[in-house]
Amino acid sequence: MAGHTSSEILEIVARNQILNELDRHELGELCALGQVERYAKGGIIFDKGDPGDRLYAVLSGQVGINSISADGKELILNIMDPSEIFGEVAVLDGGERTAGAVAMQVTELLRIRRSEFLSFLERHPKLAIRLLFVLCDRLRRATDIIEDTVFLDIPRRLAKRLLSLMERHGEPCVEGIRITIKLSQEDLGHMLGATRESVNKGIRALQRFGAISYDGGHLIVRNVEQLEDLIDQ
Amino acid sequence: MAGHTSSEILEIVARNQILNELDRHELGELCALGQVERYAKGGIIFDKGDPGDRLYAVLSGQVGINSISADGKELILNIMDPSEIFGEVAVLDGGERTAGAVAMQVTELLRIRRSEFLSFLERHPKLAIRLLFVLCDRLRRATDIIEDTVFLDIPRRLAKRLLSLMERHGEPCVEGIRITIKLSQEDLGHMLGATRESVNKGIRALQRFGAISYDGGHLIVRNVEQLEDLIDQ
DNA sequence: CGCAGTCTGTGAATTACCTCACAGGAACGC
DNA sequence: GCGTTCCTGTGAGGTAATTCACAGACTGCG
Repeated sequence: MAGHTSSEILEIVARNQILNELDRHELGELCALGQVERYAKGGIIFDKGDPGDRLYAVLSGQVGINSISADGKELILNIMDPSEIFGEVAVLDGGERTAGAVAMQVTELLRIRRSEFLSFLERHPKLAIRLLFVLCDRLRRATDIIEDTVFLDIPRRLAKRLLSLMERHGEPCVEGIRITIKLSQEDLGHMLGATRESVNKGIRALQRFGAISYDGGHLIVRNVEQLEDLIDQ
Repeated sequence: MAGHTSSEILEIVARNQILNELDRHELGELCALGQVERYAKGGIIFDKGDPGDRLYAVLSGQVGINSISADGKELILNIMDPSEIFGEVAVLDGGERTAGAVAMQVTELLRIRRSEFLSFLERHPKLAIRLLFVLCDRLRRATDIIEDTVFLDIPRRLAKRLLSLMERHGEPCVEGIRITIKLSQEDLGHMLGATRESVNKGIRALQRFGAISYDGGHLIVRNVEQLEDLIDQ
């Protein structure tokens, strides 16, 4: 997947459930403001604390939104898929980046300059309403994460995360539902605020119960109800 | 503080740093859409999961935004002061309340019906832009909370929270800066995702260092630098 | 192929925090 | 005034999760 024509870009961005209610012509205009950029796996798109001078949309690949602690521990806050936008908070309020962004695979992004985006936003008030939805969605996720980390122990947090990964990145297969993105147990730990070892023990327990299984680097959810039962009680 | 005249209401709401750039006439019009409602200390404004049929602004008192776990533990996510709005997420995206809201003192609120607010919002696109700022602010706070609970131990989390309480609710006094809102150690625990006992031990340690002191129910920060030093290393 | 690097699996020791239990002080009502 | 209730203070014991240490499996890559 090398370059994209402008109509391909429009096609990808329009797949976004929240933006796709925008006028197609306006959306095309917005995409035309941006440039396509390519990142290798592991490439840093921006760091927490940077000035937020660009808004991004994922065209292909996957982007991890993360934060690094003072003593070097990583926390993965979110994973952004094709058609999703990210980096909107700093672009909108003019502050620093609240988190970092890293390409988790070879990734292509559409990036739009803050100044150009903001002037487009002023000319198209409807877009502001759509962005409110995006931010509400982010806020709901963030609140969920807070609740989970405060209230739930690691096995439960793991089970819950597997279910939500399944919903966003699952594809049916013979044994159950396969999670298409490849995550090491360390990555999972970084998503849960837990160590690799703890995640390993949780996964092994779920395997013994028959709730999940492993296919190479890919997790397969075999029994959704079992996972749900574990979470509450 | 019994009833408010409409100009008093406007005065309070206009104090909001984010909304005050709105046209004064428009803001008055918006306030006129609402009704004033009074809550006793401990009164429940809405619960997590309720339909989000109203937007609120605080006129006087204080509102705790909270969440209750399956086994009855409370988590206080935020404290809303006069001139601030809350309940906007569910009103904007039409979903359930992401958290509950409780009056922490005798409190007066201005409440606006979702339908009326949304139609006002469509007529006044500038308001949408202002709301984007509100949501960005919420998201920054939420991200900070996630990072703190994952990365920091309880003494550090406590120190950080005391500093942020100081910024939002501090007034200078003889010994240092007094936190004006009265919080029990249990409340503080609920804000940190920790038990009362752990908070107590943390507070006592900070007292011994001379970083803070107690004045009745009110905490006083005596040495900001000491608290900051504790947080990073 | 074989060797390096990454990922998984697992136990022992340590630790931070929670639970429980109890005691004293302050605040409030009547 | 005195009892009730809420808040603070503190220690002993239990536990979930971390740290550390090591071993085996798998994945390229020269």
